[in-house]
Amino acid sequence: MKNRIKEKIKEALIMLQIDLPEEGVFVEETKDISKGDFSTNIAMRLASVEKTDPLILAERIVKSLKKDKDFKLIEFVKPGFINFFLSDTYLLGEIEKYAKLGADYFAQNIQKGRNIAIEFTDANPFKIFHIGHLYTNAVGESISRMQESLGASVKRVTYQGDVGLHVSKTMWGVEEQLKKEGKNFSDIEKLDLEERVAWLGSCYILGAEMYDYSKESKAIEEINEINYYIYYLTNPSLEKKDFSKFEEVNIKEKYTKGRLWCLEYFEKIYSVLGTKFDNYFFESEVSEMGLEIVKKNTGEIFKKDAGSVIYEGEKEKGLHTRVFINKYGLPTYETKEIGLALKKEELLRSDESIIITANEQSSYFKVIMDVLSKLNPEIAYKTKHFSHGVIRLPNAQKMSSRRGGVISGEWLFSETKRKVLSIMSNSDELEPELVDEISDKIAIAAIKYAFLKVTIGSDIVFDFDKAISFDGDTGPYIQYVYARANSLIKEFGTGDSQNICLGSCLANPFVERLVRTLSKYRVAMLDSALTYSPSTLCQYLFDLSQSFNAFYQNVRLSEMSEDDRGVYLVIIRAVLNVLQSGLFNLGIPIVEKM
RNA sequence: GUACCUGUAGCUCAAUUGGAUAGAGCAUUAGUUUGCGGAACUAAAGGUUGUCGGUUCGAUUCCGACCAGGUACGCCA
Repeated sequence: MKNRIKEKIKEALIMLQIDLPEEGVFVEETKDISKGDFSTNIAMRLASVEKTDPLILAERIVKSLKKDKDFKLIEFVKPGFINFFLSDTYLLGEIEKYAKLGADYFAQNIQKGRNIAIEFTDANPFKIFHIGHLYTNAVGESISRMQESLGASVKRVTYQGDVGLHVSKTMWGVEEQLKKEGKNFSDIEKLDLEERVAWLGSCYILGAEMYDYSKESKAIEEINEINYYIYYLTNPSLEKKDFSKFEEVNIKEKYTKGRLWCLEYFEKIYSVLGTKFDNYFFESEVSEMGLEIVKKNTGEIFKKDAGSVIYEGEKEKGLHTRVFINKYGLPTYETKEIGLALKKEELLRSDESIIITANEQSSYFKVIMDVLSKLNPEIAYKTKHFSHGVIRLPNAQKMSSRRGGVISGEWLFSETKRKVLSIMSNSDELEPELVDEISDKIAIAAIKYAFLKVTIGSDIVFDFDKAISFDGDTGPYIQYVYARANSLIKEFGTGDSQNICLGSCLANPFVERLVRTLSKYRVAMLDSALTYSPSTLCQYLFDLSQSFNAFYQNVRLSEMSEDDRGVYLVIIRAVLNVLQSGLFNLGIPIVEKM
């Protein structure tokens, strides 16, 4: 429709013998329905060139527009805007397609045939899965789904740090903790999965405490040795040393088992969140590849410096100098990241590669991209790094997994679910066997929506009580609308046989508002997907939900004739289809009842 | 110190990328129900968009300076 309006304007300008500006005609959806469905500022932009009053020019353009039955009004107004109002017939016809075609009509095959790899979540085994991971997961899953709904073929990728200092700190902590508790590793193995993972987390904190805060030199030395040993296990090119003291206590076995526990635990979380990854990459698998290419290019791109290998970023481009191979000959995060990029290319050969992380890493990623553009320009060209803000607590402290003080994803979920259950218990009588499933879905909606409604990039101040409240602009509010609309259809039927175009229902302002909002879904969805911003879609769905609730409160289906009701049922069907599609694209589950 | 990000109502966030009277939610206040699901609806009140200047028909948006906060800056990830 936007393009049609653009064409119409262009025709009018030709008739008026006015050159159209280089940038073309801008047509936008209006934010306020009193100003029509679309508007253009073309008259104001041309006024200075044409040296006339914008309002007069707007009038001349409007008068030169060809007649079009799909608009009921085209007006020119105050400073010089031209507003387009869609006709009732057009709007209702659109709603009928929403109702009857649903998902088929929402699919917009703009990205058809395009392969996109999207990397997100990136949780590290041996470290806590905190609410930051929950956030990245929500963003990544939503962006993935939106790209898919545009027709792209998406590979969901996650990259997990199973080697590195955090691992050796944990393994060091494991030995200490076992001694302290007077237990054997086999005692730990008997615990539940959650307990085992939590136990490993406490070992990490112990190791990190010694390494980073107490800075006890013996512990530091041991942890560094363990680190080398674990790297050695997966990197055959590293020089062998005397590992007998680690072999005696079987660190390899403990590491292997612990790693698997964490992965199994993560998998449980992903399944609750509704993410299914296609590819899992591990630092242990990419480090060899990274080391190889960095070594090969040392002297050219990289530089030896005090026993390590570094990359000197150009200051003018605002790039930092970073260490790629440390003085022990081990690859750092940087080198592994390069290895990862190459490995991804080898396996996936995607047209576009998106990486989603917190924005603490953005200056680091600039360096990586710079290095990559020298090593392999093609990969660098198609790789995009999106960064989102961090989750902050209200007292403005950053969460650190080293010192505790982090909120785990699991804790947030169970607390939210508890609150959901307390609200559910004082309302309707739902079948008990459904309560658990439904409360899961509502909790997920509350959490994900709280994260997704904020523009990606700015920090989220995480106020627990607000995040899990269900009033107003929240996930459960939108789910509630779905459940309400669903119960109307259950009560009165689907209205399938109805020809909606017979209706004159738009005279009612509540209906008009609902229908106009409804008709904007495809545009909102496209906008949200193309700008990779789920928040746009959140706002749209909330707006739609408000329109629906107002409609619901003011239009009573039970008090009208069969024919009139039929028209409304088509509209309600359309609302259901949009909510279903929209929530799906956010990665938020729907519920039939709640 | 250097670079990047942020600053909008009491709080949490929007604002279609330079457009119309800066919009929502929460909290506050006043209403709505013998009624299809009240996790609801209708209103009111709340603003010098951090400050000062500049660019133009028009600035929350662009430019400059300053103020405040955050993040990153060679062997963590």
